[in-house]
Parts: sequence; structure tokens; C-alpha cells
Amino acid sequence: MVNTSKKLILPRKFYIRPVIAVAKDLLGKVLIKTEGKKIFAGRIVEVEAYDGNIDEASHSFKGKTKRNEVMFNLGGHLYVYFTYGAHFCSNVVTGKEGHGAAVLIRAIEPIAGIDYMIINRFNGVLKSEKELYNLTSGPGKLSKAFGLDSSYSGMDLTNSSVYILDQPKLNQKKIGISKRIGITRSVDLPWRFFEIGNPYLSR
DNA sequence: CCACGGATTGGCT
DNA sequence: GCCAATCCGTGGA
Repeated sequence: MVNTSKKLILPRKFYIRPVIAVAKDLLGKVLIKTEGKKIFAGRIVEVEAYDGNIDEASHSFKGKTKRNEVMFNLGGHLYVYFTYGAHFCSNVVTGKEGHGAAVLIRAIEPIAGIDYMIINRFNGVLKSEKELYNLTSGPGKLSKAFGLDSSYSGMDLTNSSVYILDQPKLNQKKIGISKRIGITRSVDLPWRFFEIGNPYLSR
């Protein structure tokens, strides 16, 4: 069972830092969502950083619009957006209010609520054990598994039913770094971070 | 008003 | 490995 003691919830100051530092430090932390009696939990194992001030791939690069306004909130808020006509992607806003930076959560290792995740993703039926590794191994997949959609965008991760638990810092040798996936601008920035060898990575 | 394209996924060749 | 699906915010006419 997951320890959900309040004192383990990451505090505001964790998020009010440069987006690259927050992205790396989120690896190994545990994302939690409660929904009535249901609890969803998983270790964050893959992330990407986006910073509208210098990064043309960021939604916030061209300034605030109705779609991306949550990305300009104070660090520690959840930014969920809809894309490709079908998928939601979940991000953690970082920095001071008005900055426009966030960390995209790209993959999670399920810890608790796996049966609920299977319901959300596959209507309750796992075709094979291998499908466990397909539950949360992508930004759209984990958002679906956790039941995160645009109604959650703007929530405060320090004071709501969605939050992140502190965990010991990952050994830096276990952190892999690469270019980001699926973008067409600022493609060479090495802003994707992941836990080397984890079987739940998106690729 | 309308055309464009996306921080993806899954099914088919 | 390739490509269609599918919505809606955004920007130009």
C-alpha cells in the first residue's frame, strides 16, 4: 500500500525552480490521483521539459492563449491539454507565475490502482501479461489510465486530489538524457529524461 | 469563416 | 515500419 502521508507531498518550493532541474528530480517520484475510494499511483520514469522563453516547441513560446494559459500559472499546477483529436497529455507547471514552463510526464510505472487503470485503458480486459507494459508507457496512455482529462487542467498539485509524493533522489547514473519525441521545432534540445532500463518507458 | 496541424496512438502492411 | 483517425485552438482571409 502506498503511504499517502501529507508531509510527503512535494511542497511548492520544489516546483519553483528551473524546469530542467524539476524534470530530472521528478524521476522516481510518485504521482497519485484519488477519485472517491479509488487511488491511482505510479512512479514517474520518463519526462520532457518545455520552456516557452527559449524553446520553440513549447506551447507557451508564442505567449499566453486560451489553450495554454495554465502553463503560465505558478509552479505546482497541473496542465492537461488535448491533442491529435484523441489524446490528453499531463504536465507539471514549473517556475514563477507568468514564466510559461512545464514538465510533460511521458511514462509511469504503475504501483497501485492497476485494476482501475486496466478498466480506463482496456475496458477491464488485459489480453496478456505483456500488455501491463502498455498501460502507462506514453503521455496519452498514462493520462487515460489515470483518468486525467481537461477538467483536471489548472489543479493545484500541493492541495487537491492529484499530487506527487516525495521519494529519495534517483542515482544520477540511472538518468538517461535524449532529444525530445514527436516535436518539429527546437528538435535538438536534450530535454528528455528517463530512468535507464525501466520497462515502462515510451520507447 | 475556414484551413491547418499537432508534446499520439494503434492497427495494418 | 507506415499512416489514418479525430478535435479544436489558432491564425489568416
